[in-house]
Amino acid sequence: MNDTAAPLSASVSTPLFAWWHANARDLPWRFGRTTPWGVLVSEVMSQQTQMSRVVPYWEGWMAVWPDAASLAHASKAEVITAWGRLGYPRRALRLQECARAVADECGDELPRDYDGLTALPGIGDYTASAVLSFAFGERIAVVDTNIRRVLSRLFLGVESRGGAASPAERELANRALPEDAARSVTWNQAVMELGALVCTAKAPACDVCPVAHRCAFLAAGRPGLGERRTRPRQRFQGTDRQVRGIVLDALRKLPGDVRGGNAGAGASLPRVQVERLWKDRAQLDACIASLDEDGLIEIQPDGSLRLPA
DNA sequence: TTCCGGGTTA
DNA sequence: TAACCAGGAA
Repeated sequence: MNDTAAPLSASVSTPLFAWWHANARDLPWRFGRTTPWGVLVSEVMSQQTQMSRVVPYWEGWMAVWPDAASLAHASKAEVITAWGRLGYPRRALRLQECARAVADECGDELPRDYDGLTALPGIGDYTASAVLSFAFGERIAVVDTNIRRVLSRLFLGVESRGGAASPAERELANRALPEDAARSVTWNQAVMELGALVCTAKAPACDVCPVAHRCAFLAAGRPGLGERRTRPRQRFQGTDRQVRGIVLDALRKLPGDVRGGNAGAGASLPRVQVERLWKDRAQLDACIASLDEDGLIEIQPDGSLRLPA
């Protein structure tokens, strides 16, 4: 390890930072306008989800539950309903489990260290790194799909592969990270933003890229651009994921809790109506069972379904 | 490795 | 049509 070697970012940080300051999207959780908890909520909502879809959900969510303590006291039904059609609703339950852990065990303040963050439900390597960098200003390499793609193209001249991040990709991210903590935060954000807006997966806009003149991928003739980098996905139509979504959406649309003597218990969907949601009875019942196992629904003794209290 | 939503884009 | 998306967990 050569301590005197300049990080890889040195050759491109000036034009990249200028681009960032001129083109960064004005997202509501950026530029110090929210709390670390608000940053965490934005990161969880953004997992496998485009930012443009996240913004309205984040604003509504934070207006109702601005901190971990308030979210900890919500009912599951409220949380699942507020998650709406963002997708992967297990993220909503994990976020609330996380809120309860933070409120009960951490004095309603997020841990400021990697191990403490990754120990929380729903927080893995990416989200922990992002919170440390973006909310706390710590110097840590963030490795997400955008950063993997940009660093691989820019410095190695090849496409990154699908699947989990490799140790080599983490090493590259660490070698690229500026030494100065404040600059490392800008670097993470700028590289990620470049990947989202310019250096996109299918159609990178190299003609407007601020670091095109230093890009190994462009110099090499953009090898492999457009080739399939991930394993063929299962089709969505007819999958368990679609069926689960249909069932959950039906429960979300039920009349809300009347706040009577049955606290937290909303209306339920009768079995007869449940069976109309999907033709394949076996698949429907399997999906209902898996939703129940995930804690996303409750199965009543009479076979009707409802969102959990 | 596979499962977990649902919307957008080329 | 199908890849892709600020991933996490088993």
